[in-house]
Amino acid sequence: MKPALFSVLCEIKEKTALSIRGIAEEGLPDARLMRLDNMLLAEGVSRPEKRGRGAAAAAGTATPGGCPNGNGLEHSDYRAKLSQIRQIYHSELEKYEQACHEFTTHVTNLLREQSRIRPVLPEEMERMVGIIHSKFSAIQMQLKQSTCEAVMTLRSRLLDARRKRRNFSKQATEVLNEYFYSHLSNPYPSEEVKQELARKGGITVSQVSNWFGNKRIRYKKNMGKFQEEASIYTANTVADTTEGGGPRSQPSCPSTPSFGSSGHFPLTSARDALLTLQTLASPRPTPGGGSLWSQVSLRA
DNA sequence: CGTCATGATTCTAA
DNA sequence: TTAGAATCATGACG
Repeated sequence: MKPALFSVLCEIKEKTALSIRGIAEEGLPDARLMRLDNMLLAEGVSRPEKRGRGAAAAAGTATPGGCPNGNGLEHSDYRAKLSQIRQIYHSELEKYEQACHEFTTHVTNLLREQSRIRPVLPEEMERMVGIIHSKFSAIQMQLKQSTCEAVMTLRSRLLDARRKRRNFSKQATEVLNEYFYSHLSNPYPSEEVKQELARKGGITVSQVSNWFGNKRIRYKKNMGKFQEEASIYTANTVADTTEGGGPRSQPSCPSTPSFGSSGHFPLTSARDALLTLQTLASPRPTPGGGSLWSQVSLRA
């Protein structure tokens, strides 16, 4: 009885001939999928969780307390979110793959079981598996797409926040100006000094670097504009930075610059020029010691 | 609003 | 890598 039924089914099947229709219905998404994959790879979302600690350390240049600069603060936030996205992405991906596998084996078993009472060609099994896989890969692509979107919005937010500018505190500008005008002949603070200034001003080292970069160029460009400021700070000099917490030195332009206690000279223009001459006379080994800046400084 | 000051970024050259 | 220069973009101020 059973064999007879089986053969009848075979016959019917041959007649209906629901041959293998085109599987090539999904050739289009390939390019898109590739694009998404490339982007995820480029964005570091893909495969490995390799945390490039080396790059961060190199950029921060020995700032042990973490968050090397303001930008770094936002950047670390960015990285944290990116890592979160990556985590979600991978867990979802894994989930899908597992589900796909389970479903495939389930269907395969089902077909195998059915093959005892109805004819099931191996191609059909393969086709079923193929269909399942394509369905799941479609889902995966959706996941990749949304991941890409998330990364993009995250990135654009970072870009937007990048140029946010907040004026420094009075304290910070005070500290920076003090150093600048006290070292007018060579306003290139070392890394250690930068860190110190950053600490005193409550800003970051890179902000200090930015400030000195801007200050040098702008001072050089229009020295007349800075005369007043210069006189304030040069007159006051480094009076004493030993004021501990709040060196809110009042620049009331004292005619008698009390110097001596801290071993610092009040750097007037004349003395500054002298120093410059000295630097020019005996060029120090420090690179960029007495170049353009010194010459310009001389003209002051 | 327009304008200037100013912190941050980008580009180039050494 | 860094400094210098140009430029961008925001904040303060009138």
